[in-house]
Amino acid sequence: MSSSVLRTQARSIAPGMDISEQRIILGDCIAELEKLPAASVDLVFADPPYNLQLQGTLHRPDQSLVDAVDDEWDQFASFEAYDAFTRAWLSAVRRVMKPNAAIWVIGSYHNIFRVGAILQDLGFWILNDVVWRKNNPMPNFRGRRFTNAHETMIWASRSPESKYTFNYEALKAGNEDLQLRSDWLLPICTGGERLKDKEGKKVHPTQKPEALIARVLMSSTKRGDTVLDPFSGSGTTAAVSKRLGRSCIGIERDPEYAAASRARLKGVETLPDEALAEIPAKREAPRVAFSSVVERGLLSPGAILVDSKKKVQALVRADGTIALGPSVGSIHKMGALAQNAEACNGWTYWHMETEQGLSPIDRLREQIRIEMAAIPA
Amino acid sequence: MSSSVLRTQARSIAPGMDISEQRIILGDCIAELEKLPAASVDLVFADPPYNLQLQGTLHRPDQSLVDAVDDEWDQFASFEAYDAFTRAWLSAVRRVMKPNAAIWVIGSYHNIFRVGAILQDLGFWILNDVVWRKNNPMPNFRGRRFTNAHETMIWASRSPESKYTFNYEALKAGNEDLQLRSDWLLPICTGGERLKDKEGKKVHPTQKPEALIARVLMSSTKRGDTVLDPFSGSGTTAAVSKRLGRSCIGIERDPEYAAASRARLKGVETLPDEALAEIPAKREAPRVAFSSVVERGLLSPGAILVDSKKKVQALVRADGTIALGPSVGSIHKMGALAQNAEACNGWTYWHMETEQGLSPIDRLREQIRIEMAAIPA
DNA sequence: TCCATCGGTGAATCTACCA
DNA sequence: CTGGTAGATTCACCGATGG
Repeated sequence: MSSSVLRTQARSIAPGMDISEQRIILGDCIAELEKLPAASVDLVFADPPYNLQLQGTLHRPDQSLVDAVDDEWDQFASFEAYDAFTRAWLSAVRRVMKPNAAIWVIGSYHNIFRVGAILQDLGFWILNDVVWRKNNPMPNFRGRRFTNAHETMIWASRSPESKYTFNYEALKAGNEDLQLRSDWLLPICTGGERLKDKEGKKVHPTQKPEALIARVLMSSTKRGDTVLDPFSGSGTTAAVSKRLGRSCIGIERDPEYAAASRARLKGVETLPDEALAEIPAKREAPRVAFSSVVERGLLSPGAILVDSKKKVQALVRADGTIALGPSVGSIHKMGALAQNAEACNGWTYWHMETEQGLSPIDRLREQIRIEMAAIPA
Repeated sequence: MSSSVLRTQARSIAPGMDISEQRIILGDCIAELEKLPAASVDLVFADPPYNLQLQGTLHRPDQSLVDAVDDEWDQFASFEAYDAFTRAWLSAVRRVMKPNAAIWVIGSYHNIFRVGAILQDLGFWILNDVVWRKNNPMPNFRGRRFTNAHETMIWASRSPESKYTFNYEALKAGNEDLQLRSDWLLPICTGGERLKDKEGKKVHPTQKPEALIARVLMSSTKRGDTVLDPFSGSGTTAAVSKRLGRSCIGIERDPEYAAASRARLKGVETLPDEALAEIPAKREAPRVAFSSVVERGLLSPGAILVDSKKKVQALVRADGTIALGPSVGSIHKMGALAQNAEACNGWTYWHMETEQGLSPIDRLREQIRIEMAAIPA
């Protein structure tokens, strides 16, 4: 089965037919991953353990200088163990990722450098590192370091060739029409969102805010995609997936966390269609050949095209090419030639005279696309 | 020789006896490091090649060509080759570090994970990862990723037992009496600060802003400390070291960069004693000031602040505190002191002389706030 | 003199599809 | 696989120019 078929299947969700499904699997992450079919998930979000054992082993009171040098074996052994664990789960995850899938991993300086290096070693392709800046971080108690006010997320595709999902236009539209940056400012998870048990104690020590996961999913999944969280914890990824109409497989080895997650999921409603509809990206719109503009009579052979300043003229020909002086070629090539540029989008460069003044020929393409959309495939 | 002796020697700088010295060594970093005495430097700042792995050319939407970092020194055959290079220079650097020394390494997602993991493997102890957020990064021209708006710095001590330098009190006093966070917002190096050759071309493709290095040195060195930069480049570390009364050894293998650095150093003046004197590191000590205004150059260290009636004068210092006669502290505390009041808003109390007359320093804060507000969260 | 406009540029792993 | 072509894509700041 080719990747394009997988992609098409996953993305063909008709509005009003929300078939998204979320489940929490109780078990060891690597063992459970091996039971899942290969190439079956669109996105992975992973919040792996920071290896507290490592910190315990390495953190000791100040010692004399002479002793300081020869503790390297312990350190090496502990880091080795963490690396082996990281390689194991990342390899297992990679198997179940579709060719065009991507992964997000979150961590702190204790573990993220090892995770990042191993991601690269395994063939993942880093797309961005994204910094989660916390509005309200825990202060540094002893005044010996900077307030640890951020965590790092690595966003990587399965391979350098992956055609990963990135909802650029939607993100930009929701951000004052500015590109989203690699530093995100969000509050930590507190208050009513934080899961508590009957005694009011927090259920999970590192519950992530839903806003963080929501931005991850909105940026790099389509509706109906399948999300995998191999360290599901309190179930935030599954909960946000359900709300946003994404399917989710969460794996969690702690029965209490798994139970809390399932209870949590019952209280989550999927947002209505209108709230989930994706804005169409220009680059995903169906292609229109300039010749079809001529064929449909929206422009007649012999018509004159001009640039926006009316300094350059070109002649429309019957075969869908245009003539710029002695040169003949596509609207793009002739636009590039007119500007002495390497490339040009002819649809926006060339204009035609109308009663309302100069109008880019892209208007004609939009007209054809509207007509095409009205015809059932 | 014990670490305390080393420490005392390095730190016993009498005011008025500035013996700081900066030199640029022309040569290969590892070969030159081997010539330096062991355990001789207090801080390392390293800006190693990032191993960008760029493919083709990139144009902006207006068809202009992006001047990419495709220099020979950034080319590595593989991750393995980059790792071997990283291990080699970090090991050589570690030998010349004093037992209590620390290191800063800056990088991007291309290399920083490998650097961080190798730092840990070699026995360094990570203290923080600090994010340099750029308020004016290059956008993502193709709309395929998040704007790469930050770089990552790792701050690590030579070993877990190192008694590293951290000027907590001064930093806090210079930051509105708040602990300094792990995310720093600073502009990239442009304008007059950027070194240009006779044709107006940039001398170095990746020159770092002085404000960034200044914050690094103000946070983790004492006056008179020796700073090492094994990839000295355009000499920013040496220049800032000189300005702040720190000694510096810069190693650079490119003769043109080395020559430009030496010329640059000649134009740098060490700040006067009053601006560099350290406040006592006691919790009861008067704290104060507004370091980002100073870092951004909106006020220079040594500048004079006055109250609205010009009856009181204070001196701006490099670490963002101010001096009022014999007292040193934050703008708020010194304002209260000047008025014999319990509390004071230093931003409105203190003024500066401008061509338009007296102006409260709050104007400068407003200026910075406008810049910050322009950045989407 | 001041303001508006315009051109230049910065550590960048920056396309998709068909023949 | 390679090669050719359609066609999509930018933000903040600095300095020069011009009215």
